[in-house]
Amino acid sequence: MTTSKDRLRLWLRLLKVTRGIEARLRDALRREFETTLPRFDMMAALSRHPEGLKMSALSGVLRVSNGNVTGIADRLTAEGLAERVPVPGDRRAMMVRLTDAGVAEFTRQAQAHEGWIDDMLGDFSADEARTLATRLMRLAETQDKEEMTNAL
Amino acid sequence: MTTSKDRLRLWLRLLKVTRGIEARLRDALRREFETTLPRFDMMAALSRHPEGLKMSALSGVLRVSNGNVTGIADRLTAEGLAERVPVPGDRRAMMVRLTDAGVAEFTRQAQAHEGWIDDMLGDFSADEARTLATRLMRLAETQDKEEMTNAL
DNA sequence: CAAAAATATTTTAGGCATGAAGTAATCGGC
DNA sequence: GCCGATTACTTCATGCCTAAAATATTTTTG
Repeated sequence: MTTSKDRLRLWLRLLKVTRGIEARLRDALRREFETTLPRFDMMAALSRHPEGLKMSALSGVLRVSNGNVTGIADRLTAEGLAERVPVPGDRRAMMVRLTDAGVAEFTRQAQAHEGWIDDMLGDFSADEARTLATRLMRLAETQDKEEMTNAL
Repeated sequence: MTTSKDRLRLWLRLLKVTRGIEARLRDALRREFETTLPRFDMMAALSRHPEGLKMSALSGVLRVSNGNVTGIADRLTAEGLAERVPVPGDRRAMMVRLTDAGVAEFTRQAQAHEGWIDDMLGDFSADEARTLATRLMRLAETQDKEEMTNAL
């Protein structure tokens, strides 16, 4: 009967926990590496694509707006961690990729990041973590499906 | 052995799901009510305290910075949804509370909000929602405890 | 092929977020 | 009763974020 209240409560908890972890990550990234979560996310995406990603692809992967990607890429580039490379055959497009310095820096950051997460989610056993991750994936898939439907 | 990888994966899923739902909420709030998630959050907090909240209390409840609260309260006030009331006996402090119009508007928004969440979390049964919410609460408590420790 | 449509990116305007600095009022100890 | 410390709030500088407009370059189409 009051299922919707239970779901609402679940959502509020989900939000609280996620925001809490995000806030701690932000702090740690700032303290230890003088960087931010958006920069880290972009570098993570780029590190999974050593050949580079087009701006629009990056926008899609990170699920943030085009304009936003421009700004973050600008800052990473200014710091020498990423670079823009023209795409042969399409003068509109730009590839972004990590520089060697960017790869080195991200390697350090990613290692620390994994440790922090491990600490913060410490009271989930490996099993529990896997089960919950699977459950959440199912939810994410439902979401994506609806998104697709809406886009028609 | 690779428990940390499982936890990392759990975190990435948690983040993806939460951000996805947040993005949809943002859209819906914008489309249906010309408002934003931060405004909604503040109104929700105020609606739980009809007598009003001091700026600093609001900052604590919403877990955002003082300066941030100032801006959002400014905008709600400009729209006639909230008002600042001086605190008798302390000329530094200000109470913020919903106006009648604010209460009426929030009532409509909250109802829609509950419906959206119910849709988005539709594939959790009431039971499943309760179980997961409980599990997340335990995690949130551990977090708060650590925060306390760090503050010493 | 030229005009129109589509694509890739940047720019712009406005809101949200932080930490730090600034302003004003209150409190505590003497 | 005064003065330094604390408290409450706002302002500032900077970055993140979005949607929408602008720019530049393909691609499509009549």
